[in-house]
Amino acid sequence: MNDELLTIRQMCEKFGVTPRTLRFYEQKELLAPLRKGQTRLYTRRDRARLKLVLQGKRFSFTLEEIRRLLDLYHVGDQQYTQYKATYELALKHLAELEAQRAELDRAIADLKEQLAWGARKLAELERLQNAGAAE
Amino acid sequence: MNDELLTIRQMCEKFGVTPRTLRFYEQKELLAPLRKGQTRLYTRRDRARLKLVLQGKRFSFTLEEIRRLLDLYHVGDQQYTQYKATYELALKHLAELEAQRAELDRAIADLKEQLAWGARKLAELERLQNAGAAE
DNA sequence: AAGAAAGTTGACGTTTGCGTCAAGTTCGAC
DNA sequence: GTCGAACTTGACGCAAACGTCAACTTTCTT
Repeated sequence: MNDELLTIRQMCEKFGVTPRTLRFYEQKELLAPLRKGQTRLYTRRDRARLKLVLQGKRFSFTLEEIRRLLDLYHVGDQQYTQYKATYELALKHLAELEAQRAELDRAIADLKEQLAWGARKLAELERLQNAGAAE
Repeated sequence: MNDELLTIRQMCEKFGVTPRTLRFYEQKELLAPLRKGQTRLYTRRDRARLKLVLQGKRFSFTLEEIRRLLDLYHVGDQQYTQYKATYELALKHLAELEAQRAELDRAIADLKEQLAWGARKLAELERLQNAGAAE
């Protein structure tokens, strides 16, 4: 029941992506749907992989990195070293994400400060504005 | 003393950017240095504007947005409405930055969870590895 | 059987912020 | 006067992740 084949449209709805995206991912070797004639048919495996791809994107992995990770996941042999590599890549990414967050925090703090300043100036201008209108 | 004119190189060193960047900004109408013959000469005003540009970039404003903001700052007339527009654009941006941060936080949390799972699996694989080597 | 709906490939376009030549001018130094 | 350093414009390149045609073929519906 869980291994029905989905057409490209069905995939798109299920995952909220466009056909172009799926074909693009296929070209990048992230997916490898079956073919019935011309038509692509997506298997349970493709769905699992696409799910991982979309997750990876949330973590700001590039598609190329995701491809390498997916390749690692399913080779089966020498699991240890390869899994470890995957794990460490993810760790590195985590560090980057946290650095990004820190920088973002700084930017937000600075911008807020500027805005406080701006709000005061704005109030001042508003007074002048009203004074002018009152004459 | 503060109104000396800087050459492009001096500007680059002062702000840590490349000549290409300064010319690019000029093309985008973010800067408007004087000319002495062919050579660009950057005024105090240019330095102030560049400083704002670089700040704006930290806040993830695009160069185009920054240009609009800079234009607003220096028109002089009808300060109130224009300053208000600037202020509100900045507020909007702040909201976006905070949304970004929230999403980033979620991504970090999720990735950490995955990593915890991964660490367990890794430990398991390591046991198998050692067991295999021990025979 | 005929038309519509869905699928296909291929190729070029978009966005942002510069990098990287290439080829030419100008300037001060010696 | 001539060399080299610094400056100039112009144009193309790049990276990522698709969007957007165009021109077909296939498949479903009636």
